[in-house]
Amino acid sequence: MGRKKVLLKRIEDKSSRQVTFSKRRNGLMKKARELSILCDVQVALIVFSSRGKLYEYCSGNSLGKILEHHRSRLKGEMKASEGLNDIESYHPESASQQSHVEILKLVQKQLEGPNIEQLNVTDLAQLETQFNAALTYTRSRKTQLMMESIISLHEKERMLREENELLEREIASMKNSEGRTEVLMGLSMHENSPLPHPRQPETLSLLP
Amino acid sequence: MGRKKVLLKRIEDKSSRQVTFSKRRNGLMKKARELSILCDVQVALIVFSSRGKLYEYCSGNSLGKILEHHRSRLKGEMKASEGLNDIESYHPESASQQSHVEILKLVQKQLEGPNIEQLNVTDLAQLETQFNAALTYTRSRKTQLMMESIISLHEKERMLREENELLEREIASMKNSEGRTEVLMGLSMHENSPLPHPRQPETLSLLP
DNA sequence: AACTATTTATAAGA
DNA sequence: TTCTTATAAATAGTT
Repeated sequence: MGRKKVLLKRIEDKSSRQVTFSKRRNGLMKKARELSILCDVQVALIVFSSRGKLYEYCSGNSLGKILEHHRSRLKGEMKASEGLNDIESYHPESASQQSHVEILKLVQKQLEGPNIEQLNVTDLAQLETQFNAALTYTRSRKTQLMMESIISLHEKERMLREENELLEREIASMKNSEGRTEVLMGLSMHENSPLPHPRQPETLSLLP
Repeated sequence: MGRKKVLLKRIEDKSSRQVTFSKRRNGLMKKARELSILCDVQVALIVFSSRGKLYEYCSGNSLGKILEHHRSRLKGEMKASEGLNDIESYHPESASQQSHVEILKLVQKQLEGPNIEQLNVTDLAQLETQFNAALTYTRSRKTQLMMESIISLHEKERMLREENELLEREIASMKNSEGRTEVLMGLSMHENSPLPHPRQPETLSLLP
């Protein structure tokens, strides 16, 4: 999209690399925002320049809400866990689950069939496709779950920090409103900063 | 960039929203990758569809880098932060790092060699093996890094909880050791439970 | 999933 | 950095 076609390779000239970085970074952020709004999805974008500067875009802070849905679904699973094999009932989004089950069935069927040693190339190709699909599904599902876990933990961290700050403020106020400020100081981890700490910037928040 | 100018607003028609999502998501991923390569920076992009499906792009090891920073900062918080940038010390397993570099070199060598169109089956099989090894390595590395991230966050959570409990105990003690327990109660979110809350069950305990 | 008319992004240049 | 402009790229609507 410019005077010349550009090939996908690190731009060696430092100056034009910097210019391109600035331009494309803005373009990417813009597009991330557009995707988020047009399609009503959550988008998080993080860019680390080589000199450590951080740029980030994060669509509405409702990633937590998505997490809530997930969590409540989990609770549902815990409570209503009866028929272990009634896979349908656990997942309203049965589309992907269904295909998972289908894959598992197919794989099992193949393995229970004629000895695998005796299959021809065509059969083996089919097998390969199935295994690969199963692998792909499993991996993406795993990634999703881990991501959700990370998001959840980030959120939990945020909440704990907030709670912590409130408690510290409370302590500070109690101390200020009395003469005996030395009471129980030994118990605090924050002897040198009874007021809310100058916190470190939020940990590279992948997420709000 | 299409037949008509589009206005920045949620696309109401479900079907075309889905189509646009698919197209623009791909475009965004592509641009994220281009930015990463052209400008030699780390880029992480996460997209959550409203139905919870996850799409991600992650250049190089940015998640890992984030984790390294995160972890060193954690240590700094708890103890007395010293060497922040001593990345070497964080990676005793330089063995796998080395093999990674070796794989990258091999792949690059292959791609720079005779046109890939002209390779025979034997050469292609060799290529396939190499690419597969690279893929396997990359995936396991990614998983490892995400695992470390989760573990680190769990650890951070634990520490925050401990800190929290100390603070709460301190408040309780202060209140008990004085007559004026009503002082500043309004500031606390925890009027009804000055002792550690019944916390929510561990979220998605993927990990111990 | 392909096709194209248009819009948008951006490489170079100033 | 910022603006301009020629051109490459993305994509909205269509088939």
